[in-house]
Amino acid sequence: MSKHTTVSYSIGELAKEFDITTRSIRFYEDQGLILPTRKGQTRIYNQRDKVRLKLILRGKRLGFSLAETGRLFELYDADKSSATQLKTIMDLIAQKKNDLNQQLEDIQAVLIELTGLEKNCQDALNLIKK
Amino acid sequence: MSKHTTVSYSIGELAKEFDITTRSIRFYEDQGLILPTRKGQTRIYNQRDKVRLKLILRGKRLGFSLAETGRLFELYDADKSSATQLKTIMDLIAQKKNDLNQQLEDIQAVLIELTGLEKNCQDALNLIKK
DNA sequence: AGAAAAGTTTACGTTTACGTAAACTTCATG
DNA sequence: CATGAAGTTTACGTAAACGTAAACTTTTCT
Repeated sequence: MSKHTTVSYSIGELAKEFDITTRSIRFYEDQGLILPTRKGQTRIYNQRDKVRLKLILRGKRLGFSLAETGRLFELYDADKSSATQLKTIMDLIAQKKNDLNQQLEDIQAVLIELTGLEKNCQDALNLIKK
Repeated sequence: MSKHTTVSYSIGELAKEFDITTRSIRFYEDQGLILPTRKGQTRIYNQRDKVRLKLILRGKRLGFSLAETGRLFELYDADKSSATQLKTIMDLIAQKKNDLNQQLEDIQAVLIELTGLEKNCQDALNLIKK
């Protein structure tokens, strides 16, 4: 059995590591996305909290709102004993996957355009320098 | 030579087609992203405006701010006569491509996770129903 | 111990991307 | 021609995601 060596972090450490402010981290907690334990007043973050922080930031890069990311967290933690519950969850997952596939297409389209523009610029540059 | 059949649209038509409000379209104009001509007071949109609208909305889906999308438009319209100008533009393009590739990775990561979770749910469902 | 560093709460400020409303003009049409 | 639909400007409101600051309490270092 793995012993899950319980690592812990201070708010400052996490802030530095992810290059965000402590204010932001506390804000995520306010929004219910992270639930650090306390040692007196001081917040103590564990591995799970750190992973969540990482997911929050990735979500942000994808344009997810904090509420959306929160819902995704709920999906992971959700009770998987009811069939109707499960169907609901799977519907949500399917929806998210749909959205993400649309985003994938969008990104690929923009990448293609930018590559075209880049080439265009390169050509213009070559003409000038010749 | 192609005659470029000059099509034009009203603000209402575009709003309906893209399923956004007229308020939004006027806002994009405020931000300098679209420049419809006027017939009296009334805004007249042409093909180029329509394309831009499409790009604006795609940008939004990707989490671009209007300002960012505006900068991309500038890249397309930019003066390509100065070599230093061109280099600056190409740097910006490279940067954007970098960001987008990061997003691509993020999306693929989330898609993989969601697919895993989906399977997980499907398994749980099968256990219940059997 | 005394000062600096790190953490805490509370609260107001800021930006982006519109929503909503008021008050008015223009245009089509029955 | 009036009336209803569509368009216009101006302006204030709003939600999300923090930033910034004040004022205080630990913790940590020397």
